[in-house]
Amino acid sequence: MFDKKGVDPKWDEAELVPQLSLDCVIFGFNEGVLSCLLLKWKGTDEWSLPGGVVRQVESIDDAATRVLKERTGLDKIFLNQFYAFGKVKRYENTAIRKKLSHLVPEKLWYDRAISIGYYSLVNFAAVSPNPDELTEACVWWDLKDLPELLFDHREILDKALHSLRRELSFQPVGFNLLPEKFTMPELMRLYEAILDRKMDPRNFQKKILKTGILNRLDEVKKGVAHKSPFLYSFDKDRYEAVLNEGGLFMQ
Amino acid sequence: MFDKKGVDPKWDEAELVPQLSLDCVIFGFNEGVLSCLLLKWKGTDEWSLPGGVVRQVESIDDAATRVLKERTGLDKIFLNQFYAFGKVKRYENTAIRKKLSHLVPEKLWYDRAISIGYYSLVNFAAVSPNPDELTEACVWWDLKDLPELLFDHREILDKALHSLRRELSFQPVGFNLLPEKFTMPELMRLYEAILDRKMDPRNFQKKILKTGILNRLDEVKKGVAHKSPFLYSFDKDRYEAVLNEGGLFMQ
DNA sequence: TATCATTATGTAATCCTTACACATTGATTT
DNA sequence: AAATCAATGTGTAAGGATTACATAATGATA
Repeated sequence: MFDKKGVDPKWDEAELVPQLSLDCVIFGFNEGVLSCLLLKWKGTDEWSLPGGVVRQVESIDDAATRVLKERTGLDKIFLNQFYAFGKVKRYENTAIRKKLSHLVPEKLWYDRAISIGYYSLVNFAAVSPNPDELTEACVWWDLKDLPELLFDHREILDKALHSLRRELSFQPVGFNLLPEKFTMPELMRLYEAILDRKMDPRNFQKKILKTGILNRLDEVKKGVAHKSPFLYSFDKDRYEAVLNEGGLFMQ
Repeated sequence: MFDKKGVDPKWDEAELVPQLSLDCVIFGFNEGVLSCLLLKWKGTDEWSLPGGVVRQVESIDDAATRVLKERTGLDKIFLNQFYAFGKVKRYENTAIRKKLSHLVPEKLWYDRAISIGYYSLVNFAAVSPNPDELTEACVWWDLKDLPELLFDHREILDKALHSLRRELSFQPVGFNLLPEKFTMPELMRLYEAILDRKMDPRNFQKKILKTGILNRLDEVKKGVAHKSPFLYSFDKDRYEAVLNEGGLFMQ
């Protein structure tokens, strides 16, 4: 979006791939609510997706991994490239530059940048959100109640969600959003949140168990009101095997 | 892949987005065979995908459309962005530079380029393939019998095919590969070629007709040996309506 | 006129999906 | 201590979709 030269002195312009940026849609799930991490720009009420630039010595995947690590503290997380945004004018330049003029000097803006979109699925409880040098807050926002976003970030977010929904039809990516042990209702609520529709618990359980990628543990979740639910874990080996045989589907 | 400055004098370096290229996998279908267009580099036996660079004044989609137009003569064709390739070293530089040294001066190579991959589906019969200024031939290659490809183009091609197969599960994109009027066996052979497996003609017909996106015409294909097959056309309006209602699936 | 390759078509069995309701649990309230 | 409450766990029947499978019709060619 802009040239980091001068903003962060450890990065010389020559070390960066020019006119290329990336934006990350970081999804988290907690108490039945699907959220994503957004950054609040210093001294404004403006919000945007976490993003970054690509260094000459790192792949775009590595750059996305680095941004994720910087914002969430996590590495080894699920990360998926979903689209490259390459319109000539991806947002109304002058109004946004004016809003952010106290943070980004006019001469540091690129006239144009291509942005690679990544989405990430993270275990909500494991994240400690960190703003970057231009922002004062990094917080979870319920996808059902998002603020206006800067640039074309709303479009990017919508496309990420669309890609996630589609991906969920082919692969059980949702497991990245849950702790290691989870209950069947938790998993179902996750699917409900991502796909934005109600499901039937009996049918959901039948379908997801039939894939064979879950292990029911000899434990129940204690300390909850009401009947104690069984705990399950995701069987990664079994999943790999199933994927190679042609895949799982969950519409 | 390389800086066009000096190669094509009508493009000044400053007019191009630096270190960004795009590669196009152009699929065609003819007589039961799925093919793609490849370029043969002048004075070599080296083949690559058609590609290009992005001008500062055009979107990446426009750049891809332009490349398609230049190679096939077609516009208004189906074009789908499927992935951005962004490793630091996307191919073994020195060997390839040596092979192409008579065409591309050493100093014009970028050390690194990010490439956006597009695939396109075109009506085989409508295409007149044209090589570019660095290549001497632009020809259809059967996907079952491809030559070695330069750079990381084999990986790009494989990923394009994978994306196409997945897309075919959600949308009847295959119609872009056929003439306006086509027979049911032609359509089935297309699906067989893309998905690389045999299908049953009775079941295929049932399934594809149930989507409601085909019109059976009051015509049969004449002049063919054997029983004259009915002609069908693709109902674009009906297709749009069905898509908005949640889609078609064809596994 | 016979041959041949190709097209067009229906039915039964199986599998998958959907719809649907109630007993159990364990914390909380009275 | 008992009653309440909200959430969990579970099975079956109907309908829909998928699969498997074989033969008659056609029209060019030999």
